[in-house]
Amino acid sequence: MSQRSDSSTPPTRASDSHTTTSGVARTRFAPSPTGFQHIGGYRTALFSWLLARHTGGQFILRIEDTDTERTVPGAVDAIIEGFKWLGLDIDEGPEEGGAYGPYVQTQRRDLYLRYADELIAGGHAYRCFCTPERLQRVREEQRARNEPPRYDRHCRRLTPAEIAQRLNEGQSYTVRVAVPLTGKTVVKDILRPAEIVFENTSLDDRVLLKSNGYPTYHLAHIVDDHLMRVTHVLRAEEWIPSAPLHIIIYQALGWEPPVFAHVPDVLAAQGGKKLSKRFGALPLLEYRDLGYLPDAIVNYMALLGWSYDDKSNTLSREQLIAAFDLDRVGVAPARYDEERLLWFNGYYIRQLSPDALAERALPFLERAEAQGGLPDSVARPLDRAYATRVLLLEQERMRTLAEAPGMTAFFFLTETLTYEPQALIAKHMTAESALNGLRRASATLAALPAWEAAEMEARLRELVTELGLKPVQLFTSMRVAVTGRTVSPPLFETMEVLGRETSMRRLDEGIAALAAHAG
RNA sequence: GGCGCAUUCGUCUAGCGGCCCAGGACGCUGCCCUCUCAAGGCAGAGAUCACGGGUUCGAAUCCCGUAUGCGCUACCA
Repeated sequence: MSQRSDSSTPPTRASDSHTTTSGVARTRFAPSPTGFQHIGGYRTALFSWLLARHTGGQFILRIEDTDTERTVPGAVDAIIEGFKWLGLDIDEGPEEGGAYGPYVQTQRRDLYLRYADELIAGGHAYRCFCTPERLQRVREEQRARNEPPRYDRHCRRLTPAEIAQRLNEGQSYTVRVAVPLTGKTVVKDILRPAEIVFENTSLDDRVLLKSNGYPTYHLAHIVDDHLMRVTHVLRAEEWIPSAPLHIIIYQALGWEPPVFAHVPDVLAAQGGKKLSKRFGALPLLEYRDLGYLPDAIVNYMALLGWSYDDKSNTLSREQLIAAFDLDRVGVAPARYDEERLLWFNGYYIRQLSPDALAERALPFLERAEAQGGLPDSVARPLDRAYATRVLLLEQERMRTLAEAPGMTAFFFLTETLTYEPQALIAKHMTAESALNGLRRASATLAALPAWEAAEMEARLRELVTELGLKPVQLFTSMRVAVTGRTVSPPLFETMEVLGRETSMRRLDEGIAALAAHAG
């Protein structure tokens, strides 16, 4: 494995975990339960999971719910359900527990308080008694002067006596990090060759502990990642600007930072914006209802920003785990492309065994008509053996499971099909010749001893020759009569599955419809 | 405004100084197969490697600048 060996190798570390794949990686996905997670979020989670699995490490799920105002009930369950559906197993998390729990931040308050105190004691943080009103006023003034809006560090200059007095008065306060006033902070991102250097003077004394006693992301994730022994932090690139702040806090606490990998955004299909709830993103679980397969989603997501080589396209989960390497994660944003996802989905549907196909598609057939299922006139539950044979005929034509009902309805309908008479007449045929062809075909099939596709085809092709037609002419008329559609799986296999009785009845109904039309 | 990240076919990408007048995949076009539609096979169109300067015998690959896009700029994450 290639290593990023250059002068930017971080300070001393016992192991060489700053290289991409040597060593066991403990990774985490740390969403905040403020809404649904979409492909973009799960793509980052997938990379983390893949890295953990590739190195034989652990994958942790941690819920960052410190913004209690924005927490949405049910969001955690949905996030976890998404992981289950995708088949990304979690080693430590709210449901699994683990040696470094709890894995929900609101249950770890005392920890953050303790480290906030430690930072204050060390002079790396300070209490800020400023009111929201003052802060806003300061920002507005700065903006008016065309200055970057930053906290003016008013409370950083408070004397011990002043602080004691305000504390005594019971004034509420936040805790802010005391960013070094000079120097630079270097952020190392393993995905990017160059160090990212920030002037400390450009940094803000961000709030670490809110006045309600909950930590902000900046404090909480650092405490957690360190205590949970996380080795690699994969997160969205929007975190790069605050990364120097995090480095400063790690240093203040005397902790070795983990390896950072800021992964590129996934962009919405339309416009150049980041995929988000507002721009083109669907909740992941929505894809389940739309008939997508987890394997397809995983394969598709893996290739958004990561690649294996110059030709591999479809990779199984096992191959993904074996091949995944941070070295091959790119840095340019990738656009969400539904056509490509659809292709992957069709591919994975085609790979399904008959049993697996039935297992996955049956729920789509059986759900209510209003939900996209088969017409309500079709009795549920479906005969599984019959449904499986039907599904097999349409398998290579489906791009999503949700397409199954529309494609297979004619296999299940018991009522008489409605025909577009004109459709029963193939190209370069007249109503008379079409009618004659159908009648002869009906008679030929009626005389068949066994209802078997190969036999039907042999006899019917003889008939085609005898009538001086082209196969497409007779078979098109028959297809419309038997299926009610101009597009269907191969005619003879379709009739075989449909059965003698139904096939013959529809043929006759088609003949009747055409006869009525021809007058 | 400030700070930061990014920039190869429409899209996802390969490429880490000569193998590239740039390879693969999706999509698109045509042909083959063929009872329709798919699937499959084959072929093709499609990228002045954002632009401009360098460095080098040689640059998509290294350096600098410009442009454009995106992100951050909350007691949200």
